[in-house]
Amino acid sequence: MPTLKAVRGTRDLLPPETALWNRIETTARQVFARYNFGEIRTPIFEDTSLFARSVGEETDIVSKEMYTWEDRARAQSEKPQSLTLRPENTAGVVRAYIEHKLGETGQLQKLYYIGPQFRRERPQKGRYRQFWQIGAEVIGPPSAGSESPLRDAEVLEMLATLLDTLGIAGWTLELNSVGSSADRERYNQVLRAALVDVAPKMCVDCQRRVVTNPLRVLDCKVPEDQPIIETLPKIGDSLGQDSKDHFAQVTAALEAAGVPYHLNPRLVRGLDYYTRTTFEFTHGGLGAQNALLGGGRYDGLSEAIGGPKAPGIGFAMGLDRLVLTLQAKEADHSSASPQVADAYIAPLGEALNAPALTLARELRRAGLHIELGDGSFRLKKSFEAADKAARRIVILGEDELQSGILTVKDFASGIQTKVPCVELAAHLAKPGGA
RNA sequence: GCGGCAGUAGUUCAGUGGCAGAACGCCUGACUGUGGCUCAGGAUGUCGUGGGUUCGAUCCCCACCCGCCGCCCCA
Repeated sequence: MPTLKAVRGTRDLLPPETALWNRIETTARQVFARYNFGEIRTPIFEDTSLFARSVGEETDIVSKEMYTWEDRARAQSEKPQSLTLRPENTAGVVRAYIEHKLGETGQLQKLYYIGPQFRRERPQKGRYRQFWQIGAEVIGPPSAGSESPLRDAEVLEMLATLLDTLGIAGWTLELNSVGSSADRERYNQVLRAALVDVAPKMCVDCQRRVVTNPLRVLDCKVPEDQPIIETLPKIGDSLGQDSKDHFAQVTAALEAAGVPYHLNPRLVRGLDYYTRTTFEFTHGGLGAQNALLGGGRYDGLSEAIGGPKAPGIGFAMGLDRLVLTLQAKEADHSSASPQVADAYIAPLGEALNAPALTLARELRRAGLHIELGDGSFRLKKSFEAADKAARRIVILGEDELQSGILTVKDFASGIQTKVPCVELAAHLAKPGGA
């Protein structure tokens, strides 16, 4: 039997790397709390139709990237249910919002999530089939202010603060408005009409996009096509007055708060539910996967899946990509240092194993990080093991057991001291070097 | 899904159609209750998997798997 390995596009996260993951998650939770967001946890799989109706039947995500299967029918008379591993989390959050009638509270719901998502794409660095997203949604009835441009600006300001707090330097906020669904429909027609004449002069990918998804032409990176793209109508010109005013208030609030942004009229996003404000935070050094996070408004999403009017705005950040960015930054001063315990307890002889466990129990209950050795080790081996795992070694031999006075050696200073058992916890709680 | 590059020890990587290598790391001892430094010795392994060519394949060929780069798309 061939050895089993993690399936394509999935991976194990091991210590010490997981410490960085935890740091990022903890920071995110702290920042979200300051903005009064609460955590929501939705199921990892949902009814397939939830994603078809929200993300969009024609999107790449739904049409070719989902892990979908038929759940066994419970009875002969029942039809099997089509289930799907979530490819994103906004749909699940909005489904929960509707299901639990959160709109009936009359309050704005501010919810964040952290969890794995699944898309069957070709793996690459920064792109996995099981990947992690940290996201948040602000959603509620219009009477709660859910459509206010202030909410958009607040979310963007929060993201800028979160990235800064994490220590991610050099991010760029790409901002655009794709208008209401009516605006977008109008623009699609205008764009299609304009492309009829110029498309034959463009790259083969663009010629295909003209048919499949004209908005995507704007995203083309082929240098020869750029002059042509410049001549195409801008989505901003197709926006209704309401959309224009809304967007103007978002940018005005960002400027007032001092959040730098870059207007990008070509920013188009691949999920059908986005309306009006859309954005990405990008970062160089991620290669082709340069988007750290993306998001936008989804004013019609709730209705699309059978709920009440509940405009909202949200984002999803790629946790895997945050980790990559921070690892690249911290590469020179080895962020991957293994964790180091306060002390290593070295029992001398197997008869000391049980007393050593008791001592470790007391110290751990006092809040210390303790590594417990083994009495079968020779002292030299205990020292070697201790030096790798801890800042100090506590020697527990027959002498120490009889006298109740333990031998403690600090590795950084090389100083060895005798410490009475009752004072040991306090002694070890002090920083190293003494 | 398409195009390209790669896969050898725990890790980073050399290498060759004829016995599988280095560095670091690991283990043992010198040193029986004192680590790091030093010295002596030792083990690293299905050479990604399966076929083919060949007297003989880790090396050449094919397929597959996995990773990486670009495209597509996205976080």
